[in-house]
Amino acid sequence: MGNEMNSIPDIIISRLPVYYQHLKRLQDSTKEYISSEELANLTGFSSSLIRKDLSYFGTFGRKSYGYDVFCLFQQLSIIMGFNYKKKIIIIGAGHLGQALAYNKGYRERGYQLVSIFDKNPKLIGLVINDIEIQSINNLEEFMENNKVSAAALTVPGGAAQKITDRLVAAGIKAIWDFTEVPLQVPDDVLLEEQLINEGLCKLSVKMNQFRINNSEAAEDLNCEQK
Amino acid sequence: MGNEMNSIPDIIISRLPVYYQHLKRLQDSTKEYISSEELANLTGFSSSLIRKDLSYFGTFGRKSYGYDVFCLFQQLSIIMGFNYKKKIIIIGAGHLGQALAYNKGYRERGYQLVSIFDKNPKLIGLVINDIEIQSINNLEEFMENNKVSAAALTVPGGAAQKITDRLVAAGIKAIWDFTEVPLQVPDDVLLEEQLINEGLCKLSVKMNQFRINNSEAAEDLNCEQK
DNA sequence: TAGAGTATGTTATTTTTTTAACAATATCAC
DNA sequence: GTGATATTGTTAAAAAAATAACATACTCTA
Repeated sequence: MGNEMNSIPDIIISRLPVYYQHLKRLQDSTKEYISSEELANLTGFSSSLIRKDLSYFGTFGRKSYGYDVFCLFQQLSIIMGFNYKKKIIIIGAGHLGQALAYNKGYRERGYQLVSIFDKNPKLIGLVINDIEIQSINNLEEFMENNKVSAAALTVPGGAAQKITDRLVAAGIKAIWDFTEVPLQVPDDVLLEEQLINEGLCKLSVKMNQFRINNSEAAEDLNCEQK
Repeated sequence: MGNEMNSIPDIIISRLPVYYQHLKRLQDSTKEYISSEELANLTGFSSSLIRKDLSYFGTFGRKSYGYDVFCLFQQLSIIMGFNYKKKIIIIGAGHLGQALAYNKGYRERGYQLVSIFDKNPKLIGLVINDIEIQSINNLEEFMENNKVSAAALTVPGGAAQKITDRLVAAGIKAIWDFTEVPLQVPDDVLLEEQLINEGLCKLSVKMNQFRINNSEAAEDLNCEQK
């Protein structure tokens, strides 16, 4: 039964949101059961891999039927801890911070957006999706009065480490970082770097590869050395 | 010399943006050379892995010195194809689309944002970061007159596939998809799924793991079956 | 110019991850 | 019920990825 102790391999964790996404969509369909083979077609992972991933957490399938769509979705929610309620705040109410405030993904994953902070006086008081932006000066007091689990960090790069230190001092346990600045945090604070432009990079690499493969252009990848 | 032909392993591609990010920051420092060991400290990858990744593309280092910070950055830019100019458009001028329009990451990666499209008449004509939002009705005409390489897709899920089909028909070659809806595209169109909430999921899983490991709570991960 | 020190690029080894294979079990048609 | 079919969970094998090890080559000091 899988989790003897300790940590789920990162590679499995990275696939869980994909399973979740597809199963969520299937909730709206009339489909009651889904086989690993069908799930493979949807996700692009092999059926074998999917069965193995799921078996890491338990025995959810039904022989000759497949997986109960609703049950598996519930299980995934539990595995990912979505049944636990977590309060989240946004630090930095710029364009990205505001867009994140409208994110509908929080609730279903067990997060509740409880506040948005910024230092710009022009933004303070503004209400975004029912949440009032408040002064970053209130951060410590707010965190003392509210059990905040996580913070989305959307401040300018220059302010990132300083704010992070304040968050850590105030007892944050998880940071979702959009700043693209390498942050230092203690070992017991979870840090998730959201490289917002990663997708752009990957597309560019692949377009480039395509160009190279298809045009047989001499590769001038060697920089003048020394 | 690495790339005999064909495709860079995805696992290497996924690390390139991280190397890029750190080397970009190092440009601002006075550091002239960096060793794989130092880069390992910055990125969290092992020095051995870093040397191996880089050697996949060529020979960039200098024995007993390390890597020339500027040169390596340039090389990575070339490897990722940032030296090629690519026109990008945004489809969907909601909160996320607008936030993306302010993204400063395009230019340095060789992308130029050339237009934003939406179907909402209230948004059409609005200028975001010097780009005027235009009607989605103009999409095909615009693409005919402009060599657009990539599209960021930030429309509501319901419209995603339909718009994708139009983009494909109009000759798009790369889609950066924020809709969290599984899209069908032909084999020759690159699709990069940007699961915006992936970070939230990962944080939740890990917080959950921590809870389980530290509270020795009986794991009730078994759903009632059938 | 010799010798100590350093850090690469690459080869060898280990570990992790994926795929393939299949026995076990449940379903369904008859 | 019986046999044909389907699909799991798991074990075995293969492939991929990461780490460790090290020979090589460059630098610097004296």
